Amino acid sequence: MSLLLSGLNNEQLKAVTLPHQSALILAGAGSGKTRVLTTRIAYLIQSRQVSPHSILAVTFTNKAAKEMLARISAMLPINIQGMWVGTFHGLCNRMLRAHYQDAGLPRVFQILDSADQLAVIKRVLKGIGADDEKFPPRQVQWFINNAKDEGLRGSQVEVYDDFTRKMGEFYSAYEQQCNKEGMVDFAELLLRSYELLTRNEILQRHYSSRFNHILVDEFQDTSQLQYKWLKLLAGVEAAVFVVGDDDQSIYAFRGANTGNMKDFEHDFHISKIIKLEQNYRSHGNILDAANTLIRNNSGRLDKNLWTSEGHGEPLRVYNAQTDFDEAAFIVKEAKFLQAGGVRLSQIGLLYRSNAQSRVLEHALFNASLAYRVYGGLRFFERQEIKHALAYLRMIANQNDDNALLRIINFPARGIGIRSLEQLQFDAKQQGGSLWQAALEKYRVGAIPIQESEDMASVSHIESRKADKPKKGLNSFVVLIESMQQGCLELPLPEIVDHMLEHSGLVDYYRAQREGANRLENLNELINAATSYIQEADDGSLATFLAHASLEAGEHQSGNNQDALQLMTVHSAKGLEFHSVFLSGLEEGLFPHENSRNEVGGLEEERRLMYVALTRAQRRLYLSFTQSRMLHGQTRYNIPSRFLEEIPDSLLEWLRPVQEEVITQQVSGIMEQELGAADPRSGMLTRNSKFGIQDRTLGITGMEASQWRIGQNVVHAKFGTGIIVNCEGGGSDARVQVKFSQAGTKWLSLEYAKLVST
DNA sequence: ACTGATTCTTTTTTT
DNA sequence: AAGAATCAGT
Repeated sequence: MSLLLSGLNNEQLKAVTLPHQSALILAGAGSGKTRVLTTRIAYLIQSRQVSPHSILAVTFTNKAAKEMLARISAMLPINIQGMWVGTFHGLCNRMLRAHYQDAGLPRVFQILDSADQLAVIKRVLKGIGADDEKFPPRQVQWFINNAKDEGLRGSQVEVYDDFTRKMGEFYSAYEQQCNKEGMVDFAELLLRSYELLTRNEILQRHYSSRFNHILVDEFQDTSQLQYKWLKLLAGVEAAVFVVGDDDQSIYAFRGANTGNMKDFEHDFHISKIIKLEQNYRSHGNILDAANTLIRNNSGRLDKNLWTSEGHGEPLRVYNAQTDFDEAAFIVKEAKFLQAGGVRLSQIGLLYRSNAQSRVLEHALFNASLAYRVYGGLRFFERQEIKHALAYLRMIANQNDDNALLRIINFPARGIGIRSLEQLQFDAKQQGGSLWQAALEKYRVGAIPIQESEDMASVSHIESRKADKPKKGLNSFVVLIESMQQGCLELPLPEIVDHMLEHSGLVDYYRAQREGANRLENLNELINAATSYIQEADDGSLATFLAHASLEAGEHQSGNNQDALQLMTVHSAKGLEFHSVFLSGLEEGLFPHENSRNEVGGLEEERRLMYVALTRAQRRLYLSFTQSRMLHGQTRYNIPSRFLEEIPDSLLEWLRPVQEEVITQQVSGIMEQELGAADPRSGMLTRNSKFGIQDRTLGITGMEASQWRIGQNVVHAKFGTGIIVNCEGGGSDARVQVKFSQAGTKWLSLEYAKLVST
């Protein structure tokens, strides 16, 4: 017991050993909140004799859930089977599987990921002849998910104009389609589960009396519906222990509601909030930067992080010419870090949006530095995997129209749009699924009616095996049925194997020129199935499919080798690295331009920046570029406002050696030579505490011209800006400047007194 | 019905 | 830039 609690500071100890009551723990970044949460659970079990069976813990990601379980088992030599630990979605899924009948779902309901959901919506919209110019499927999807997050059904959507009326209709039609096919999207998992508990008092009482202790991680990211779900589960007796940090709320776009923290205080009669403010992660300068930045937000709960460690190094800022230049810089620095003894897995490379990873990956690949990308295109979202999963879904549930549509003609078996339209028409007529319609057709076409009636007990497949068709609808029916038969008694990995061989997917990708990688992934799917049955207590096909949808990102074909960690800032939440590169600190990118139009958008971006900064333990690089390829065209950006919100005294500006002139040169107006070197330039890195070799690099090259595209300038009247275009030469030379405040203007170089920065 | 080519669209963050 | 959707030719 004392071993369990040793090393905790006062506040942590207080939180861990709280009596049976609800509590709100305000825990800053790096203040040991996961430790508090896991120790609390271990403490409850060990010292308070609480049964694991009556504990429910909600985490934000599957990764966090796994880590929590691992940590608890490390602390306690007991069986933690009965404990419910998972994400909101995972736990709702678990509940719905257990009570599928009460929830009005088929036994093998299918979980739709966002892409699947979009496909269904497109299908539904087409089916009712909606104008997809006026109602883009994406927007409909957004509308439906928002409504669900608010706990509303299609019929309950508030209608105040034609548009919302239409949207409500689409939602209802989509709802109907999902019910027909036994499909459940992410938001539906929560809503169904919530409705189940509201409508079924017996179940609600059962669960609320079972779970005496409910613990919630990342509470600031819970949505309204999730909070309501928690309240139902808690009932009146449970002690609800929530841990959160309002400054790290970065999921408002998904319905996260920081207001839940205030509501919680009130609803659960919290008398005193426990604050964890001592940071054990980062050196002082990093913390100071984060603290100063986040102070620009309004309406925060009061909290200030501090550390007993020293200031450490200043934050290193690098102004790159292009995104390639930025990537090259990062590669170079990462190599130095590695040479200095920092493991690659201890280096985080963060960016605002997934699209930014590509240039970085390219540079890392060429430098043969091992790296691992998290997020982005996830394993279970790759097309070959999606195809394979669709076959598996057909095996599990033939009424899954979505799956059928995906594979009915892949690999090609001669079923074109005509046959498909006919099939869809038939299905509509019969009021059944596409599969049922196909089966009907097959029966009628392939076997005389009397015969099929006579042989009702014998599978018609068996009777027709001799002249098995190789093309067309019938071949598909035969294929799926034979797969089902063939998989009946097989363990999961062999089902996958069987399916891969017989579906023709393997042959298809083997024949493709670029198919090697996809083949590898398909093979990896067998491995995923193998490791799944080892971990899960129910290794059935249906649960595996649910796992694939819910944990799309968890499975990576890469192994555990030491590698640089690439990810978005969002996915970096909760992680820490010895050194962090935060790239793309440019206006429009970070803060993202889309955040401009959203209420509270900028503050959410700032919190995101706060999360990014606080990932670093010892060293932090901040970089931005003057020009960047985005969506196929070069864009010129000015540095992020967030850089200016960090005190200059904490920053050290780096200037690179110009190894080659990468800059675009402006014809005719490059007479002026660069003057004295920037006083802040010079050493690229300096000697550091963790043994990085000292290396001093001077400026060896000069920039070709002071005035070039991408150049940062200051104008006496318009302020700071960046050159985005130029024309003419000599005394006619003019440049177009995008000012941070004054907009974009053409200026004559002869008259406008521009100063370069 | 399939294929290859061309045009069009998309671009924040995630369970 | 990369994918999806559409189109023309086989």
